[in-house]
Parts: sequence; structure tokens; C-alpha cells
Amino acid sequence: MSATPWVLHVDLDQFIAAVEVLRHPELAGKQVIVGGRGDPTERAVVSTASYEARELGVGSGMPLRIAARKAPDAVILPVDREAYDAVSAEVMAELRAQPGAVVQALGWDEAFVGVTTDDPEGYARGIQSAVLARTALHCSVGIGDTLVRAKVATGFGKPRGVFRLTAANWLEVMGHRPTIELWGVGSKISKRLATLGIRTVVELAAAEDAVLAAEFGPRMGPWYAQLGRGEGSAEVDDTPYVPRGHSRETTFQRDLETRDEIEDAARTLLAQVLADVSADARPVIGLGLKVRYAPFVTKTFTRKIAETTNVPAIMTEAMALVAKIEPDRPVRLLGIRAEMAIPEDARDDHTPTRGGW
DNA sequence: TCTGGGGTCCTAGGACCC
DNA sequence: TCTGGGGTCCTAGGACCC
Repeated sequence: MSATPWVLHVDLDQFIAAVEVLRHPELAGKQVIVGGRGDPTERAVVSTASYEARELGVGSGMPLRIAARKAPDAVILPVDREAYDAVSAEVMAELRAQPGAVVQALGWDEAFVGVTTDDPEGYARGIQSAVLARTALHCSVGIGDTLVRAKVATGFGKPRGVFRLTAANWLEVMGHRPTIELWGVGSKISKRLATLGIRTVVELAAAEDAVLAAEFGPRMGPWYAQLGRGEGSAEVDDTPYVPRGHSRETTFQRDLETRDEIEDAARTLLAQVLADVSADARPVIGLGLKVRYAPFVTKTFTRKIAETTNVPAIMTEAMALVAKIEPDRPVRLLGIRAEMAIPEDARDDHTPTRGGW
């Protein structure tokens, strides 16, 4: 038996809720909801609900006030990013300490691990016990011969399990399932695929590139066919993450009505964004503004600017975007984004990605 | 009492140039 | 008169992920 390269995908089980239970052991087994500032009368959504709360129909993304109505006895906690950051760093450090591991973090609670071994299941079990010993958290591990297969495999391992998905069993396991179960296919794309008569993974796998390209464009079309086959990159990339930009957005508890209020809010957001940008020590090359007028109309404006680190200059450009906001229309959400110059050697090419890899 | 906040990349269409 | 063809850049918006 010779050693083979494998992609492992490690996913912490119920990460946010699990961290909160570690800090508050008395919450174990109770209905726990984490979201916003922990105040169900505010405009906010659920980040995570414990299994006990999920049984009452509470799920992530749900408005907090509706969640509180469904689970009136639940403990509602505020989101504590710093706490999750700290635990996440411990998890990632433990993964990097595994023998031969190449680690690519995908967020707080997920990572790809590349490793060459003749026993990927044994290696995966080793990861699980090492993470548990260091952080008292459980995780599931997907094993694959591509990134996509490893990522999808994890779902079959949850909770606390290991599952292997390769070219040998991909269609057997995934072929009959709806396309929305693929990583990178959401509700909109799955519906558009259905109008082409493509409803299952095996149908997508057999679809012609030309048909998909006509519907989704020259890059996304063929990429979806690849997804259907579970194919694509098998390379775990551990080069340091270089952010393309920083943004801040806020939903106001009371809609903003006046020009002054809106401009003040924009200046505050921009100052926060520029603090993040300056921490990266890179110039700004573009700005974006997102505005949601009550209740559901969202507009975006973007503006390319001459590369600069000059704060007053950036402020002037940002205010030119703010001027596009329609007057006399209540503003419920405001977001500001700064695009940063990317170092030449950090510029990657192609492989459409969806938030992370 | 309707909808967080932080990201990534792709596409279409218009402006502009030769 | 009537309106080519190719290319790049920019903006607005869409879709998805954690």
C-alpha cells in the first residue's frame, strides 16, 4: 500500500454554540440562541441555535424576534467575535501541528488539510482526538480526492464522524440528490438549472458545457458541470490570506431620515473600514456603498479611485457616493467597502470561488 | 415587529478608444 | 448617407459562502 495525497475537510460541530457552552457549562442541554447583541427586541438575526432550540423551529438567519417567539424559554446570547476568534486560532494551530499537514482555513470553524498518507481515516481520527484534547470541541472530517468532494463528504460525517467521497463513490452517493446540495449551488442557481431540465447532480454531471455556458456565462457554466462531477482542484493552498478589501455595514435600529444622520453614519463606517485597511498597510483603489431603503430595496454604488492612502481624499470620494443616496427615503442599512491594492505575487487567477477557497 | 455582517468572484452593459 | 469591429475599463448588480 503506497501513500497517496488526500484532501481532508475539518468542520467543527456547532462551533458557536459549542464555544458558548464551554464558557457556560450550565447551558449544556438547554435551548441556546446566539445572535446580534442578544436582545430579541432589536433588528438582528440568529447566528447559531443549539439542537434543543432547533427542535422548536429556530434556525440561523432567522430574525431574532421571531426566534424568541418560537422559543420563549431560550437563553439568548450576544455574538462574541473575539471569543470565537481565539478558539478558532487554537483549532487552526492544532491542525497545523499535525504531521505533514498543509492547512487552509476557510473561516472560524472550517479548514482544508492536505496530507499524504495511506490511512486517511486514521489520520482523520487523529485530528479529531487532537482537536478535542486541545479545545474540548468535536469536529467532523470529510475525506476526498478533490476539495469539492472532501467538503461535501463532511456533511455525511456529522456529527463527530468521518466520511470518504472520491471518484469511486461520488455519483453513487450524490448522483440522485438535488443540485442545491452542492457547495456553490444555491437556491437561485438550482432553480435556473431546473429550467434547463437539470435537477439532480448526475444530470448536472452529464450536462454539456455549451448549454451551461449559454445560461451562466463562459466561466460559471463549465464550472457548474465540474461541480456536478465533484471534480476540480485537489490542492490545499496554505499561502497566507490576502484580503481584497474591508467593509462595514450596519442595520439601524431606527431608520435614518435626514441627510445629516446618513452622512454621520457613513463617516463612522468609513473610519472603521480605514482602520482595518491601515492595519493591512495597503493603499485603497476603490470604494463601494450599499444602502438599504426600508424595507427591502438594496442599492450599491461603486467608485474606482486613484490609488491612495490619504484619508481626507478617501473621505471626499466616499461622500461622492453618499450623495447618490436618494433624499427623502428612510435608510435602514448602510455599508461601506474599501478595495485594496493586491500585491502582484498574491494575485491568483481563475477557478471561480464562492466565499473562501 | 420581516432580513446580520464579513467576505469572494462573475457578468452585463455602457463608455471610450483606435 | 448611416453606423464596423475589436478591445479595455468601469459601474451596478447578482450569487454564493461562513
